[in-house]
Amino acid sequence: MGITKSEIFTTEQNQLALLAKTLGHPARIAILQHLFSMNDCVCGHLVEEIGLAQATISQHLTALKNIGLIKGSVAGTRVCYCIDTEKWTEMKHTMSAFLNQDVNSNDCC
Amino acid sequence: MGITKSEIFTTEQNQLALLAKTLGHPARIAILQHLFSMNDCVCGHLVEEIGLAQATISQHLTALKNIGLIKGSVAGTRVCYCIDTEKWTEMKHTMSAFLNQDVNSNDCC
DNA sequence: TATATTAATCGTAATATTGCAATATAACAA
DNA sequence: TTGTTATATTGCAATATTACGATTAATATA
Repeated sequence: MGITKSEIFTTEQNQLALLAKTLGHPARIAILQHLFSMNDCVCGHLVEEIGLAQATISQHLTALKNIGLIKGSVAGTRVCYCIDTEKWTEMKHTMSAFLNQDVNSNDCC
Repeated sequence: MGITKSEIFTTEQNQLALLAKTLGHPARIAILQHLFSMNDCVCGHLVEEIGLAQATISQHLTALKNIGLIKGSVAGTRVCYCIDTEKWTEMKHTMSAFLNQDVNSNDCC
């Protein structure tokens, strides 16, 4: 099928999964890392930094924009992308809450 | 294509992406949450808990096993699955390091 | 031994994702 | 206006993912 049965899961589970799924591609990881490492807003240099076609990078940027992790503002013919700090922090907390679940000492296997 | 160009990214980027990708499905989130919430090892009850077919759950378990997050041991006709605490902690650190990157105060957009 | 139970695997269908070339759009420059 | 640059969108091909029924393998029980 290829289609996820979202309806049988909670909103929380679906949101967490969507978040993780969006982080689940090396190009998107690389884009985020690059945006973090720059002091200035990065525009279209991502295409040169990462070795993928312009159309492909644009698609990955859209994916990141869709869940709100980055935001872009038009600056002439260029578009300026940045981490959305507020959303990033929010996402970080959501993810951390899941990651920091206490592991029961059930060493039965 | 559908195929990721892993070769143009660093091992770190690929590993992080693979980890996130594996967490990127609500069924796998649900499975992990269930394994966390139980005091005992959970065997095949996941099929009843989550509303997916046995074959599907088995596939998801395999995905989680492949990156080492869970481990299974045979107990009769059943298989007992648990969080691999060591791997989980390791993964948590990897993920946290990425999530806790300092956001530059580049409020240019 | 025969039968039931459990879980993995196989085969398959439907859908999603990745990537790129080509094209469209939008803003600036001359 | 015309040309240039930067980005988004479209259309498509190749591959991956999700899901499930059917089968298989292994163990347990009658």
